[in-house]
Amino acid sequence: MPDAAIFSGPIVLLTRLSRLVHRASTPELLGINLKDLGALAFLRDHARTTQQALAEGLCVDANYCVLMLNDLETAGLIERRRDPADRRRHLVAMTEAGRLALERAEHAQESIEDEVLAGLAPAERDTLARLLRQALDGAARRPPAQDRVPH
Amino acid sequence: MPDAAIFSGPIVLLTRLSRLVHRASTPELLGINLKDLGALAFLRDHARTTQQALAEGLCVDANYCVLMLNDLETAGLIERRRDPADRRRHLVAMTEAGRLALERAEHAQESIEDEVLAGLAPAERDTLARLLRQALDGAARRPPAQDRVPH
DNA sequence: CAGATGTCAGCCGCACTGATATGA
DNA sequence: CTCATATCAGTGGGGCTGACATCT
Repeated sequence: MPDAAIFSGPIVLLTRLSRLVHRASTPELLGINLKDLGALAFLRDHARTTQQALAEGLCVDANYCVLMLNDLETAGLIERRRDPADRRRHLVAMTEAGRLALERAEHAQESIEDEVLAGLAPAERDTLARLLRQALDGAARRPPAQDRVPH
Repeated sequence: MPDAAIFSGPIVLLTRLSRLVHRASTPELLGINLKDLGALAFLRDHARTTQQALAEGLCVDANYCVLMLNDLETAGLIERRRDPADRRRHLVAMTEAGRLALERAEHAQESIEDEVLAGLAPAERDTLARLLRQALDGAARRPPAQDRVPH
């Protein structure tokens, strides 16, 4: 039990809690990886996104996003279709299997939430989610390595 | 701009925001790694902890904690001293250099906070920090791979 | 002896950089 | 030609497992 005041700000605390979440979220429990759960959840909420929009929405590198989608497509959970309007683009969509996997994963995730957020009452969890959502919406979504002025 | 409702729960949102934080927190900005910042911040708030308590407090693997401390000790930011009461233990303490590095890193971190939490007003950031702290205090801090009942 | 604490080697999968292909 | 989009190889370091040493 901590007997000293904790002065750390939200960033440090967020990092710590994120570690707990990451450790508790095993594929054995969820059926899929945590990152895949995040991707599928985004796809449910934003149908027919391009890969770029997906990468930005998930806050991951665009190149890494390709690798994630490769795995998800191999597993049959998503599909990539060429955008007829702009044939450079791929439109990403969940498959029915993806919807099922997401549903099961989110159900399993509830127990993880109870474990990791045991200290928060339901109303507080809602507040937490609202604040996180608000932060994500308002964040300066600068790409990983902004082109810097060369010296 | 998202035109669809977002149903994702706090865990998924936390993971996303954590990615933003991780990407924005470069050693170039902070002077040290983000994980080292977290470790030093914990040491400031909990003086004379053992490595085990540190690992648990930081929500990292105990073995990995050793490697982190090796780097921090090589950099002269922390010290390990044998506990006279129990010579198996190491008591970890910040050095003066560690205190300085922490101070600078936390100052630099403020700009990152402004960037990542731009969508939140100061009072909301405080609420976020309070909720995160509360979650960390109340979390079922089960170690990474709890021994499971064999089938 | 068993149990606790810490150290280290080995390994794997995350996530970034850089180069390339294709289409607007 | 340029710019945007997506793909992939290579790489670096985060973080886990398992074996081991030391002390109680």
